[in-house]
Amino acid sequence: MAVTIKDVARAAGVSAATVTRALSNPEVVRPSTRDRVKEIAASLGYHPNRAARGLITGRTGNLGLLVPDLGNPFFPSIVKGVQARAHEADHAVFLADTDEDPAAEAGLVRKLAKQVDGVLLCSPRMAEAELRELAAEVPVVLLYRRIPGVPSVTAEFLDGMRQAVSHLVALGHRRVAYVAGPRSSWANRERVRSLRAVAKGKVELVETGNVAPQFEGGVSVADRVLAERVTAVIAYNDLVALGLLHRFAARGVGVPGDISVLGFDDIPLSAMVHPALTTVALPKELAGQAGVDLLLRRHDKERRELPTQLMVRGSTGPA
Amino acid sequence: MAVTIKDVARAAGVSAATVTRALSNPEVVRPSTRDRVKEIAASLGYHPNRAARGLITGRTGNLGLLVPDLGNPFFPSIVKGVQARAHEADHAVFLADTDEDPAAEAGLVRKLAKQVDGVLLCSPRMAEAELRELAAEVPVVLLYRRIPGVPSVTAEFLDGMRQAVSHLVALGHRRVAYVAGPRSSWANRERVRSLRAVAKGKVELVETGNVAPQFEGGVSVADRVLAERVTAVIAYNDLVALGLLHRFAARGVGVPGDISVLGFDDIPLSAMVHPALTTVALPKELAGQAGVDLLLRRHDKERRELPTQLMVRGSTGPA
DNA sequence: CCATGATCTGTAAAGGTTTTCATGCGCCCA
DNA sequence: TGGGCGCATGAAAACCTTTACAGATCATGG
Repeated sequence: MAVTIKDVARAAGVSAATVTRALSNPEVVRPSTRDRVKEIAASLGYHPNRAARGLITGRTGNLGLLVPDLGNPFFPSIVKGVQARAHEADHAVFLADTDEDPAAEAGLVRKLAKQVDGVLLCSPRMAEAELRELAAEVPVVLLYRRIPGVPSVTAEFLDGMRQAVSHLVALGHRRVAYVAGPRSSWANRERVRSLRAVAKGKVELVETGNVAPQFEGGVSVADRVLAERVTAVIAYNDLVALGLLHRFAARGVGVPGDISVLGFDDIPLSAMVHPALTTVALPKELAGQAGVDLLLRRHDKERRELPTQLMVRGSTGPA
Repeated sequence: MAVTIKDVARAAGVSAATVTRALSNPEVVRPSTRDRVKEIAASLGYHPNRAARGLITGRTGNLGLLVPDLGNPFFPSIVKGVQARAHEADHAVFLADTDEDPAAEAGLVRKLAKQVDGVLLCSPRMAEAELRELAAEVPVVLLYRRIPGVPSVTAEFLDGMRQAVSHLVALGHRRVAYVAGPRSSWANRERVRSLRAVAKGKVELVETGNVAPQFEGGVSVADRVLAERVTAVIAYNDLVALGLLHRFAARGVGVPGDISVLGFDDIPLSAMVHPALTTVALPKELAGQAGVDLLLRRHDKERRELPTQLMVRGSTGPA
């Protein structure tokens, strides 16, 4: 059915060993032979069977990517970055969506483990101990989560939060709400920590309850935010911020006239709504690329922290 | 390194053949042996190496999924459906994003072909002849494209368009614009065809030029639409419709007061904006699931056409 | 007690590739 | 002329699993 290395060998009048050498180790085979083999391989449309290769080399040329929810536009952007970089490195990508279920994560990774050279874990929600255990079994790179000893790609949350708060302070805001995301989210814990550090002595901080990191989460908490009589609100992420905007609009609350709204992530959507959302842009495609680089180079204890950038748009204004 | 079938065989005091039988063909092995083997396999955490299995059985337990642009929220929804169904059937999913590049499609499929049991092609842009050629090499199921002889999952565009036009007619609209998507898109051709059929004798139709199926496409064509002095506009998809809304808002054109806007797809985003977008909902997760079923032959049909549903929201009103 | 058949289990081959080791060949230098 | 060396290539083993086939065990009926 499919064309195998033997077909090429026969057509070229050489052994299978020579074919594989000509293709993957060209300098050890005589130029004339090498060229003939390459030409015949190309004309027959031969591509090595990766499963068979993986069996003997132990490397599959595949990698796994786990995301909590593809419905959150933050993650497709990361997936695109991973895809692009992986393809450059001639790797294919297994994608798995956990549907925000922390219990499903480990199982999915272990199932994938045999078929991949490593796994990228995007904002994994599972407990640190379990994650550490997993990292001992499979090469793992964390995206948007940091654990000592495990390679990771994160962003400068502290700096991003500083930009956000400075922006609000400059606009005269003195009492600001933060809408927290899932407790299990490292990114949320990190944002809270950064915000507290940055807010100290500058603005009064009102923290409101943990919501799902989705549009509905924002909608559900909007009225509570209003009741706090703040002049600005920072949301866990853009989706939650959009939920806030939606509910504010429905209640006739002006943005940014009555209240300023600030998000986190900079998903494409944020620039499309009215008013457009002011938000702290996190590297997405870049993070995906960096993650692949870390995974494929296999520097054991490497870590990257990428820059963030405040995008000022229509949803923030003077207090 | 990893635990293989030999480890299990040794621990259980049987041959490898008995282990594989106990696990995948349990009825042919004596119950006492079978239970012991199963128990030991579980305690050792043994899972068969799928690459090795695939080598001999010819079936990999993987499938491929090709999408034009993960940045369009329409596609992540489909991906989620595919994932869910594939996972139920114990299959893993390779994802590839073509970045709207028709030339990349065939190459990506062929690269994946060796490692998968089949490929789902989501709204492929490539020429019909090439697609047909590809379908002869690899088991293929088309999502949102139809070609005779190739299994496919589509939606009832004609009925959806009828719902849309009836809605507009009932609201008193008599002159309606259509903003066309990419010429290479089968979905676009199909929508045009349906719209013309449905509009005949009911509304005057103004077709405006082909735009990229993205937010920017809608923004770029908005002024041209206004110049046509229509009372309503139907966009190729929701993203384009959102682009229209954005530009209309920027120019102070009231929606639905001055013009009604209608989209296609019903991406999650459409319900989040203000005014919320009236749109024809296409099955997304369901389409993904149906595609997997077709590919794995769990369904004896070769073709499925799923129902559509008009979602009336804030962006349409009386003419 | 032997022949027969039914059940269960082990052996070996197969699948496509890479890699180690061995072979053959031509060449240089003594 | 022959020993030694380097280079290009081939043969065979290895990776892990499944499956066709053969062998072993056991009970049953004659």
